[in-house]
Amino acid sequence: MLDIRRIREEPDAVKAALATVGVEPAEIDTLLALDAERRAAIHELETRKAERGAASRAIGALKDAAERERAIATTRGAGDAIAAAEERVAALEARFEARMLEIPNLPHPDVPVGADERDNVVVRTVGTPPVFAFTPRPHWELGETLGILDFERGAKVSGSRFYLMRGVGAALQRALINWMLDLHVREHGYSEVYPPAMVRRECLVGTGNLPKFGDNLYRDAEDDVWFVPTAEVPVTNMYRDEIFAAGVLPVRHVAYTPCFRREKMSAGRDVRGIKRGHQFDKVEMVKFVEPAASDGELLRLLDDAEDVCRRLQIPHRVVQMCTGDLSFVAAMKYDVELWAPGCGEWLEVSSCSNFRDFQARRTNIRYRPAPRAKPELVHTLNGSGLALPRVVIAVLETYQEADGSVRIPAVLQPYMGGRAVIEKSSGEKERRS
RNA sequence: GGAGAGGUGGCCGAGUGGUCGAAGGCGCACGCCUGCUAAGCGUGUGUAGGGGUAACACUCUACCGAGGGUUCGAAUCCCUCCCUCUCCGCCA
Repeated sequence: MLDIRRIREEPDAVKAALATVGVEPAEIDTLLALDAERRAAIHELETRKAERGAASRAIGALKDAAERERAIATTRGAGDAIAAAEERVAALEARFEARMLEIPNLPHPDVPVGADERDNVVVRTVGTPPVFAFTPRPHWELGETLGILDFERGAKVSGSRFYLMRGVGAALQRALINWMLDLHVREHGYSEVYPPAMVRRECLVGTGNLPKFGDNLYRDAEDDVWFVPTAEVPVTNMYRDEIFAAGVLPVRHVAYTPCFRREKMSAGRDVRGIKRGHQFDKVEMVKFVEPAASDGELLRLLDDAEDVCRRLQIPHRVVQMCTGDLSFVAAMKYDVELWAPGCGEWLEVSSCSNFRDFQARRTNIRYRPAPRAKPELVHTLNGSGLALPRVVIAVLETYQEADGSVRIPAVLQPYMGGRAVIEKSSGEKERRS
């Protein structure tokens, strides 16, 4: 959510900035008109309440019963005007709030202006794609041959876009989770959190998934609890309505959760393999920082994500999103993409964003700049570190051998009981007849 | 799921219809005192939104888990919901 005061004070600058992310200037004019109407209504209501308050206090001081009765009788009508004013305020507040929640974040001034993903900027490419003496195979072939990915049974059990991981494949994923968590905790200064994977509605409003993007989410209708699309949601909302004491920021958390996404918008896209499922695992980094630190923290966050790629020794590149391709909540965003030689594409494995005070305003997360200073909104940031299935894809396709076996990256071997290779029949043992 | 008890300021805790944003205590901040430490004394100590000011001052409104209701007036009375705790049941 944007600061309404800022919109009031510099409407032209806000309109210009929002135009680059596709918001019509007229929308801001509508909002400002609504804001003026709302404030006038609030003023009216408060005036009425002040009058009634004074009258009521006077009644309290009256000793004479008859006088008292007379005063009560004359004040009796005041409630009607207040009720009418209250109704008006509530209606205007609701409309105002609804609009505010649907306005995207302002892009950071340093973000390149552009219309869509074609204007994104490749910031750097690290490492060289491996050269194979044979045609590298895509992970769905490798996975099925090795018996570690089972698409047929995944669909049987849960439907399309679900799969099973088996044997050493399942162990590989588990090793990645543990290794990445340890890396971020031990080397990058994060503290680990294991949050709920189901949250209340207001958490999703807080991070910006609602009200606009509800059709990408699963929920339990009976209790109105929602399955998280990312650990960002519970971890950010941990501190909802809280004020960090002076000196405790930055707070950096890393969390592993399963993530659930309906993927309605991507119907028909990426249907092969494990690139895009309704359920996937992810290790997520979330930061709460002082505003002056957030630009630098974004670069550190990005480097922490890239470090995972470097240590896996898989080539990656960093892409900066242009204004037109920023997410609803992000002021600045970098994607980290791993090279997958089998399917021949760069896979988005992390998205590192600085939200500045946008989520903090929605979740009411603040800090005190100094011990007795007024609370101010924190800046929040987050980034994947990394998204699991796509890392598994990159590992399988990068480390494959001509015979279809796959070597295990050195950093993961200690997490897999010293195993160095995934061979055929590492997963499925039993055969149907 | 059943029965019961609760949710008040950073914390503890009073407050059952009237000037209560809320006693008292702790904590904290500043000042005084003190040869050091401790103790002591004094003052102050919420958030948000309006009005007001050059800026202060000042002032209004809201907030005692949340939302409704009763009333001239609600932390206090009524209703609904949420959360916590205890016991029982059930389970991992």
